[in-house]
Amino acid sequence: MNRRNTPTKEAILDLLSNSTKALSQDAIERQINIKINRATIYRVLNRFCDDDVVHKIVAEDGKQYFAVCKKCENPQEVIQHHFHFRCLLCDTIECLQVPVEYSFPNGYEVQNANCVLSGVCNDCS
Amino acid sequence: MNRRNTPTKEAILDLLSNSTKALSQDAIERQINIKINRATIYRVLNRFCDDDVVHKIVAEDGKQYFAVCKKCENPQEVIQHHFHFRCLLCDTIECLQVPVEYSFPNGYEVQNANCVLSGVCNDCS
DNA sequence: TATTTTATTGCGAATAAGTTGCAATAATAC
DNA sequence: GTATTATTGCAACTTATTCGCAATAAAATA
Repeated sequence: MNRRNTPTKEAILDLLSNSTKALSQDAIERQINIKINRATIYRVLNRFCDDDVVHKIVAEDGKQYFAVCKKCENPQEVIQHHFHFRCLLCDTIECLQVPVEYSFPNGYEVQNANCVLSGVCNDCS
Repeated sequence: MNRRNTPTKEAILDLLSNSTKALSQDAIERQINIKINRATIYRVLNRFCDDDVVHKIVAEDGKQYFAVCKKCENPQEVIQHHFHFRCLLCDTIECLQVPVEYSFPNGYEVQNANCVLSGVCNDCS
């Protein structure tokens, strides 16, 4: 299962890298300047997730959003579990540099976090 | 839009109240001992949410889960934004009495929180 | 460079969760 | 007991995501 470089893959990664927001499949399809099939976009994104190039957030709307992993760009700032913010006005989702912190009862082994706060974002307030 | 008491409504609230887990529509349909239409279950649950009787959690699987609001039972312990835990082994979601805490940059107005941590729960570890 | 291998893509169809319109039913008010 | 209208069941619809399969095209190999 060696990965191959394709225009599709590059275009999607480029778009995500230059976006300040997490993007959904349909946002990517809308914003990208080449024609890519819906199923392909999902497959590319899921591969990115497998390779830890991007991470997936599921919002309250039940949709998947994708954003590049900052920790991959700069391994030193390991912001593994951070909050996401969903603005109800401009309907965007962004990664915040705010770590998710908690103290859990014993016996719980946390492997992943999907934390989305929603309200009005910086730009809209 | 005055609410009416129906067997359906009572049965669903009973089930949720006696469950230690948050339940999805299909879990409710499976666990309940009367036959209720899928659309009806959703409508009842959404009404409960409107009335702050239950709250909705959306997990990484994109599905909606519902749990009774503890704050409604006991208004003194206002656990408004708490963590939820999704066990990947027994595939359940539960409310934890752990508050979601964060310090956000100025300009963000948080209205709601949907925070689900996942891994292995107390029972399964 | 030509050929082979197989990862990737596009297409269409399938799946699954959730919602909606509408007519029938049944709580509640009168 | 009757009228009002919230609630329900049914079927159809929408939307997000996945899957099978054949065609395409990177990358490896000769």
